Amino acid sequence: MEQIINTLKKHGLRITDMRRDVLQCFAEVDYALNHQDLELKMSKGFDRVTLYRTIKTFEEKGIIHRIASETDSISYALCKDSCAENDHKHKHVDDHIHFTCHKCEKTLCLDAYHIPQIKIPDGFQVENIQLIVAGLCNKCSIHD
Amino acid sequence: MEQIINTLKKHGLRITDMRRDVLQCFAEVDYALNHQDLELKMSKGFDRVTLYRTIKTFEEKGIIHRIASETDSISYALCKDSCAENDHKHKHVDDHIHFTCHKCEKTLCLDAYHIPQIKIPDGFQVENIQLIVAGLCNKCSIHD
DNA sequence: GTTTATGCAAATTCTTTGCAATACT
DNA sequence: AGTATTGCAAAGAATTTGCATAAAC
Repeated sequence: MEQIINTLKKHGLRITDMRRDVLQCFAEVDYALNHQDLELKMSKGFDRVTLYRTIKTFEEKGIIHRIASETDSISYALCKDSCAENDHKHKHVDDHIHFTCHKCEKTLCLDAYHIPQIKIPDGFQVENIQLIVAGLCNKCSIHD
Repeated sequence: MEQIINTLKKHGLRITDMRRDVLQCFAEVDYALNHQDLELKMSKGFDRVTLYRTIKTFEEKGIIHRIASETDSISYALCKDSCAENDHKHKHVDDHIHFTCHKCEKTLCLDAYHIPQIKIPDGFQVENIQLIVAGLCNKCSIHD
């Protein structure tokens, strides 16, 4: 909670219920959440539009980052400190691998597993790399 | 054209205008197309609903594969033969890198560039890997 | 002649915008 | 007090479903 307020302050955002709740949602889980996941986790009575705006703000400030996945459109996860340095024109740098489970449908950040060096054709400029592995996560692969 | 008809036949699909047109669109470009791209490329007068169904069918049959990207939702590209072997329960296997350009916003299949070997934590089962590099493509990086 | 695919209407769901009321600092 | 954020209404897109018609085999 202390943590959450600090995060907001650090990025120059006012402390509001919605923002606290959303950050709380992310703090409670170890996987990425999409818009719908957040709606379901939120205490009911919240406003959908505000949620859209909150997500957008967090993304712009570098508090959360997008994770693309083939299955469920776009989901989000908290950024590590290393990536949230720059308030204006935040450019997210992900160096870890994401894993999407086909069974529980959760997307995890494998923070300890880094994206290897890769080759790209001449003339291409790399700004950002995403590596998404899909399959069965450690929990789901047991019952298989 | 011959090619297109063969593709449809090979997957047990009837030859229709819509299907021919959609495959034609993919054949004409060397980058991935999303739903909206296809709408714009299609000869006008087509039906949006049928396009949804066509994309879905092609995906199920393994004629096209999804490419996730943070920016534009989901796009599609033609599968190589190697990946379209299995009609029922098609499981797409991509071994090449995808590149999304931030300027022209196109997503390319870098067929000649393969995803390197990666490490995953114990207990996770890998079924599929996507590596998406974003930045400036060879054409757009020139004017920069 | 059968079966599959299409086109249309309509229902749902998702996302964005504008603006007045409210809450934060 | 001054500014940022919210909540609501409403508009605009995107996506899905059902069903009768038309096209493919």
